[in-house]
Amino acid sequence: MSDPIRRSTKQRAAIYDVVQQLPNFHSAQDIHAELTQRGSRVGLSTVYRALSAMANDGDVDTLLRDDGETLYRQCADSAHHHHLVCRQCGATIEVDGPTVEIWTQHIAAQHDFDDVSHTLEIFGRCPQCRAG
Amino acid sequence: MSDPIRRSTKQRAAIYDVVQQLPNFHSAQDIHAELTQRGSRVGLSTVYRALSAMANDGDVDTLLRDDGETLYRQCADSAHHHHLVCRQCGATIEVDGPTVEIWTQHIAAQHDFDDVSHTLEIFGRCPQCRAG
DNA sequence: AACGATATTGACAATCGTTTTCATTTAGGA
DNA sequence: TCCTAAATGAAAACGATTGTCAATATCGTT
Repeated sequence: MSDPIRRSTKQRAAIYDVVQQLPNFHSAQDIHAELTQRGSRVGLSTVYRALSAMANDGDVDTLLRDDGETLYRQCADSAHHHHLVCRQCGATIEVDGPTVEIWTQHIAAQHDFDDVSHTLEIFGRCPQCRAG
Repeated sequence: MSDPIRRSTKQRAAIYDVVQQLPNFHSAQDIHAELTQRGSRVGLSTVYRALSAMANDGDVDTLLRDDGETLYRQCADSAHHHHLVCRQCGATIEVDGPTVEIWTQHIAAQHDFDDVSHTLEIFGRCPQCRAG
């Protein structure tokens, strides 16, 4: 539980910048490619390490895709929230569900579980993609 | 969309039996190991193929773990439902959430999304594990 | 019961995302 | 500046899953 010491490096700054600038969710490899594109030669391992550290610190938002790949995105507010994601174009809307939070707590309590967390993602097709 | 033709084989039967008999969620590799244990020499590829086919047909229930590994379990009722899973021992309770269903529909409609689905899992620590 | 088309199997290689290793570099306090 | 531990990166290791393809088994037909 002790705060891990973290030094600020050019690489981490570059990675952070890219994540902030990219819309929607992207894989570590995407981000690495974008970095390379921009001329920042950062190792892939470093990208993975930095992203998971940021996710750990709550500085970026993560989403586990159906095939198990982890996607990262800038985090508007670090509060707990969920996502409505377009299956086709990946557009993401952050949603907030007090109802669901209460419901999960209730279910857990009902079965005498503690230390409760949950994952919830909504997938669908956005109006743009339906029109297109 | 045409129904794939499916022949019944000893291997598939054996795999199905194991899944039916094992409690909670297990990985394809777990199931393969159990099969080997019992003397059924079934190829690992076959286990993977059979399980994803069964999942596709709605004959077994799947869960995507945090690290991306897919877990399978016998499916009590094929109706839509969610899970309350013990992080420690893996004990699983099937839960049903009309509230959540309605809420996700509502959120999707609000943002004009259609063809909506969602994933929801609750993780926690069960009373047994807390006591132990 | 034998036939034949094709679905299925299984050993193995290949893939792909991610993690580890470890020697080298770098940040940042003393 | 010096020093120590954190950070980096190239490459290898890893682990789950999928592809390959020749051999085999299923099942409707003869």
